[in-house]
Amino acid sequence: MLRLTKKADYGLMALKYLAEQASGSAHSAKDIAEAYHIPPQLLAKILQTLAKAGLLVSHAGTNGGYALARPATEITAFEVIRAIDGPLFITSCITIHGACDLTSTCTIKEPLRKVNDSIKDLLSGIHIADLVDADGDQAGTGAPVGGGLVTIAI
Amino acid sequence: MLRLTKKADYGLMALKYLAEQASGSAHSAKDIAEAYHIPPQLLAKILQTLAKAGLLVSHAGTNGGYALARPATEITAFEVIRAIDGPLFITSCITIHGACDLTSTCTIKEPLRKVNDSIKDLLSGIHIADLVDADGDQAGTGAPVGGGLVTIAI
DNA sequence: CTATGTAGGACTGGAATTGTCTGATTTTTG
DNA sequence: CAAAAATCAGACAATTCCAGTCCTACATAG
Repeated sequence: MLRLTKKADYGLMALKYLAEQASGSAHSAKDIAEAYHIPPQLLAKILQTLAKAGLLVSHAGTNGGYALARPATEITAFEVIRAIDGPLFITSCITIHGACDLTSTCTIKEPLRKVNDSIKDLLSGIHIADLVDADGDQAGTGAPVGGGLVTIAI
Repeated sequence: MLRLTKKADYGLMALKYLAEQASGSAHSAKDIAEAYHIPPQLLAKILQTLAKAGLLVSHAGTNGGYALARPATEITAFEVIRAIDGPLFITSCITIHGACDLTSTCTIKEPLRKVNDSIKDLLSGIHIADLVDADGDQAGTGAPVGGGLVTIAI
């Protein structure tokens, strides 16, 4: 199904949220979770992960929270996904150790590795700032809530 | 983790196998499974799925089996993956119905939809015949079994 | 008629994802 | 100083999904 985990989804949404807000101020996990109706404790863990990965800076204590560690134009979707979901492997043949049950018999490793790289490049070309812009586009279509659903027929 | 299922992996390997063999003859699921050390019954189901999707033609009975329904140059990796794993959605936000729990709040649908399309294009540009060629490349490197492992450090 | 195959459904075990709970630590504020 | 508001961290439960197996029915060549 080649899909992102919900965590990665949530992470991207949170980063986008932070990118839209006034840059300096910190926003708590709770605030962001409420804005998007995400389980607060789950988002908290995700933000912790992103902070540990250096994409966010955290500040504990009252009025604390998270803020982008870098400008939104310099954080890529790939970094976010990698931080949350771990290394990106399109096939189970290709693991971090390079091990493969079918080492001698699996013959599609190499071609799929190229696809893997291509997807990586694709995601590396998308920045948090791009998500913010795209949102503006969507609003510009004037599609009403509930009618603006995205349906993909592949 | 953005990965293909093993089934899709197996499916691609099987199609590659069929592409390498003499075009006319049919090969049974069992034969292919043995060649790659894949669980035979699992591969059987995968091949059935591919046959139903029109990518393979099947022939029951003794000396029956499967053969490519089209030339290997005209079957794309995308078709195979789609047939096996179903529609390709990068996010859980984007479903076949367009429904999304976070309809009004999820704001990253549209940008990710473009990524989705890009990946689709990417996979659509890869044909079974390309896999066969790539195998030749790999063999050409002369890397010994066990040393030719593919390790990706992202 | 029998061996060899495909067709297709049901089912199980295990792994991964998702979400929850609890406690500790940091920092601001009154 | 004490309380409140946060992050930090680990363990844990629930659920979903994938991988693989089993069983039966049907088709065809010899």
